[in-house]
Amino acid sequence: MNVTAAQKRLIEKLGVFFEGQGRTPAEARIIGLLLVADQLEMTLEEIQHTLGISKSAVNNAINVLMLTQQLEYVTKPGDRKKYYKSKIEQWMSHVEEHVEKALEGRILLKEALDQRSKSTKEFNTAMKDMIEFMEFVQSHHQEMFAKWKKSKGRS
Amino acid sequence: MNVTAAQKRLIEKLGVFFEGQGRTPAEARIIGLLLVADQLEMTLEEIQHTLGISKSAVNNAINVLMLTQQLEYVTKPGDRKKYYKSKIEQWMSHVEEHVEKALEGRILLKEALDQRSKSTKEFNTAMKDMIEFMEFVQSHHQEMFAKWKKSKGRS
DNA sequence: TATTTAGTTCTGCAAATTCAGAACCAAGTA
DNA sequence: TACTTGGTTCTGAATTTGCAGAACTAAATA
Repeated sequence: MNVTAAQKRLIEKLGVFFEGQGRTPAEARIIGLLLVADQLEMTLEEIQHTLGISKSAVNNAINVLMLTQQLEYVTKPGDRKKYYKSKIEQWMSHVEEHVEKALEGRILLKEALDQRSKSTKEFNTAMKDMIEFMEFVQSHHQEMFAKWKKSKGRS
Repeated sequence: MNVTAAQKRLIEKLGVFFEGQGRTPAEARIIGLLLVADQLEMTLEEIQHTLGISKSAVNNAINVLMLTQQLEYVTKPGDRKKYYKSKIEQWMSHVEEHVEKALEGRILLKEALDQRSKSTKEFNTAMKDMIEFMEFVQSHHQEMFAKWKKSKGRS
């Protein structure tokens, strides 16, 4: 057995969370597995049997996760298998993307505000305030990420 | 006609965006309509005909959006109709929730880290770094939101 | 050349989502 | 009391999603 019962429960919890982030159930559980399991690198077959999902589902999920930079694989000499592992260093950019996406609406909101009749003054002002705050949060955010990246680049 | 062709296009763009935020197509377009239209308050029937979706779909969507505090309605004396409008002042808390949700994974990641074998040192350190940064971003966010709320409370 | 192995692709089903349309209810109005 | 009106609820149909299972490919091995 690759993972304990407790680990399986945690994988499910992580699974539910990542589903909420827009991943499919299979993708979500694979991410969870590779965060929780002691074994950092696993083959398609190992993932399949540990999670109890089909080969095709694992294969599709893995490929999506590689396209989105959440997984990578390593190989071993004289071994055709691929050993998949979580690309954890890349994770920060996913968090970044997610926060970014939450704030991205400000662009469309601005477009909406720009075309509004000037007569609904109170409403327009409320909209403007919100857009400005979103811009403020957004720029702070960029700053924080930039700082973090720089500190990592040096250390 | 309640909205122009250009406004309809913008409503669709907003619709796609809000679908990405987890709303249904009908919900997403109603939010968009009430952000774009000059007329700030609209009845169920007006919404129905402007967007070209069924009464039941509008009704269901409206009720969901009221539960999630994105819409409210006002009434007029001697008029049974409800006039729905965007609860724009409440919008900031939605942005807040969204950002919060993006950062919420840190709690589960911490749980995952805590149960990891100590032997995968490098991986564990990378995980820890990320969790710490997410905590840092999170506290900054809270601070920013708190400040904004306070400034709005006063002004 | 036949067989095994790792991974990929295709087909179709099962579940979930979303909505239209119809029936319905409750509060007024004629 | 019957009719209208605003809103609600129910049912079923159309999509969409996600995956299992089988067929398949390509490389390595016997």
